[in-house]
Formats: sequence, structure tokens, C-alpha cells
Amino acid sequence: MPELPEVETMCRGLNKILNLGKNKERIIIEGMEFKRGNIRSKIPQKQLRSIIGQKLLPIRRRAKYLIFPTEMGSLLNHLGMTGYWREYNGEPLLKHDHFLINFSNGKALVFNDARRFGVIDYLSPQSEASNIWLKHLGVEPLSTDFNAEYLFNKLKKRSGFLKNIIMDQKLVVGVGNIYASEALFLAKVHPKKNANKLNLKMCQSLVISIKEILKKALASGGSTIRDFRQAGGELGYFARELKVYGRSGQVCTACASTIKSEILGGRSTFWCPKCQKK
DNA sequence: ATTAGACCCTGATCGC
DNA sequence: TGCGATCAGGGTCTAA
Repeated sequence: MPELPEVETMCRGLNKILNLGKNKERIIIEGMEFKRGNIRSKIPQKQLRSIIGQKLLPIRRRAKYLIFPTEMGSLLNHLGMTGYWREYNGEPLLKHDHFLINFSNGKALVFNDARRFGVIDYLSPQSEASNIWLKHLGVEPLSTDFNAEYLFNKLKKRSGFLKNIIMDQKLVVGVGNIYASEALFLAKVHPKKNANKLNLKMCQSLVISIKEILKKALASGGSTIRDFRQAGGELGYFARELKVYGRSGQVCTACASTIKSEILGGRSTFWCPKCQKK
């Protein structure tokens, strides 16, 4: 389900629901309920319970992870493919509701994840840089660390299809299967171009395209392809803006050629054979 | 050290 | 209507 725009949208939605962030409301984690012992990995119930009673700081995002921070440690969450949070008001639980957390302001959240590719883990204080889930992550795509020189220096050491490489979270985080295809279309580069064949100028163009596509998707609340919902239940409206993803056999919006698709690295990949050059 | 492929799991959809 | 095959926005592990 979620790439950077969807995870960031979820993050902002949760802070809004809880009234965290701008205003200074003091919210204490009051309790947790574990409906399953494990999803993708074991949920460390004892460690997580240690932050009950702590003040919740504003929820933030690192790569495709959500962090619910307190001064005594944090809850770390990855949405996997089908994970989502919603506000919980005491109604009967849904299938695949795995974890609930409630707060001193009367609010509660529930985490649902049908495929259980998501993660719920404990992050000890000040250990973000060395945490097992976070330590291999590359730069944030919307930061100035992600620039043409950085990308060029990384790509020249890599081989393989460019599209697969820009989805590598060790290089740059947050770019997943939809926005990889979309960014390459915007940059007019073929997904099967060999990664180490990009010159600095093309890297500059690709960096700009990745930032632009992620920013625009974020501004629309992400993309709902099948089941993504914002924390408040709203759709992600960027799906209608997609130029190549999911449009195999349809007409290119720029040149009227037929959009092609192929499985690369196990993931469906879409491009315009005329607009995008190897 | 990199890279391609299998694998984790459930649900929706498609073709027969 | 039913049933199997296929596919899905994630990442990890293994083998080459």
C-alpha cells in the first residue's frame, strides 16, 4: 500500500486526530491491547508496555516507518502493504485489527493489517541510528541530502535496471513501486536503463522528478489504488494523476503511444516506449 | 558485496 | 456460482 506520500499522509492524519503537533496538548499513553503476538515479526509486548504512562510526542515519519515517540522509548511501525491506522471509538473490532492504543485525551487508535507484512516494534531512546529496522536506510528524498551528486556517486557503483535501484531503500527511502515508474516517466528515462549509465545531468533530472512526484502525491493525500485510506478514512486522490502506473495498453498522455508494462525485479513496471529512452 | 528470485500472508479479481 | 490462478503500493532471506 504505502510509499512516502501515503505514510506521511497517515502520519499527519494521526497527529491531527490526536491533537498533537502545533498545539501543546499533553497526551499520555494510557494503555495497549495486543490482539496478536506477531505480525511480520514478534510484537515485543513487554517493552512496549514500558512506555505506558509516558507523554506521547508528535508522531513522525522516517522512510516508510512511523515513529510514536516518548522520552522513554518509541513505538515503531511499518505499514507493510495493507497496514493502516484508524481512530477507534469502541465499535466492534474488524477482521485483522491487531493492536490498539489509547490515550489520556480519550482518543484511541487501532492498527489493522490483513497481510501482516507490517511491523510493530519497540525503539529504545536515542537508538534510532542503530536500530535494526532503521540503520540501513538511505537519505530522505525530500531532503537536500538527496541531490544529483549523491545519486550519481551511488549509481555509478551499481548495475541492474535503474527502476529497481531507485526503489532500494539503502540508497534513497520512500520511493516504492508506483512512484518509481511515475518519476522515471517524468524524467523521461527508461526503467530498464542500466543504473550506472546515468550521467550527472540525467541524475539531476531524476532527482528533481522524484521530489516533484512525491510532493505532488503528498499534496493529494497519496494514491488510493485498491485500499489505501487516510487516517480519517479519506481516499488518496493522486491515483487519478498517475501517468503510467496501472495504465498498460492505454494511451500515453504526452505522445499517444501505448503504455507498456513488464515485471522487473518481481514488480510490475510501466513506461512509455516513446517518451522514455534507454 | 550485489543481485535475482523465493517467500511471507490475505483478499480481490479474472478467466474458465 | 464455483474454483483455481494471478496479482497487490512492503521487505527479508538465500543462493549464485
